[in-house]
Amino acid sequence: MSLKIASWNVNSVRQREGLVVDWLDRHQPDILCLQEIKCEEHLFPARFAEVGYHAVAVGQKSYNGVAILSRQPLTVTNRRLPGFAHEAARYVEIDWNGIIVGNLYLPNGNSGSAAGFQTKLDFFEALYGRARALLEAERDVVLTGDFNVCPTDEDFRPGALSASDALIHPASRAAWRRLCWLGLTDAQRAVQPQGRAFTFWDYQAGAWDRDSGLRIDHALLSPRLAERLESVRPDRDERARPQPSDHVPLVTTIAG
DNA sequence: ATGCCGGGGGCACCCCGA
Repeated sequence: MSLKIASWNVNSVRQREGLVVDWLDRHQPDILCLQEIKCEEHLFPARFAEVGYHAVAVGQKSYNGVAILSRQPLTVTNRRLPGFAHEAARYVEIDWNGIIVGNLYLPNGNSGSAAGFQTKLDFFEALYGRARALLEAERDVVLTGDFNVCPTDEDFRPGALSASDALIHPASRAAWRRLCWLGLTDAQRAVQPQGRAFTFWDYQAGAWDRDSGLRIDHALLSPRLAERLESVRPDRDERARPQPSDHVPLVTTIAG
């Protein structure tokens, strides 16, 4: 069975409801993973159901929040990342026809000083544990979402970040590599080994107009799914629309 | 060194984002 799965940090699902409905209508993914919904579950828009998508939302007031939309009824396997003790709504996981799909919003790590950065590393550690358990059980796995890490220097426009930014901190990158070295494939780099594939442009300082972007939204695939990988693409067109999110959808297709 | 933009909470600015 083929799978078209997208990940999109929408920076408030209530502000972006119309854009999301329009995008679903035009792209018809099997699954859309949302991050930064920025609302509690009871405020999550009902309109996605009206256009044929089942939804699971894990939210909180003001900050964070993740959700998964699916054309098929949802089988939720986790509403929190096992091993991550913090309350923040940053992870939701489903079983889609035998494929485990983990939708994550990794802490940025720039706020809250040393403790804030440690929370980022704590999330990575818990994600490593979850991925290892799933891979040891030989499960098919997609981990997708906003990882808040630029894996290499090709993944941000020079000048877009300071050298001390948590998105390019050596410890953040080491945690990303350790996760990949479990045997997960960075889908974007499998189809495009080099060059820019930005998924985020800041609202400030004309970042979009200057193409001063970052690649921080990713899809990691377990070995059998990596073999079936067909395409990966950030949908840059969405960044040019009125009142856009600062992130664009990352669309991954896996052959049947 | 700071604001540049934008969302949420809530009604004055402040926190957070990347």
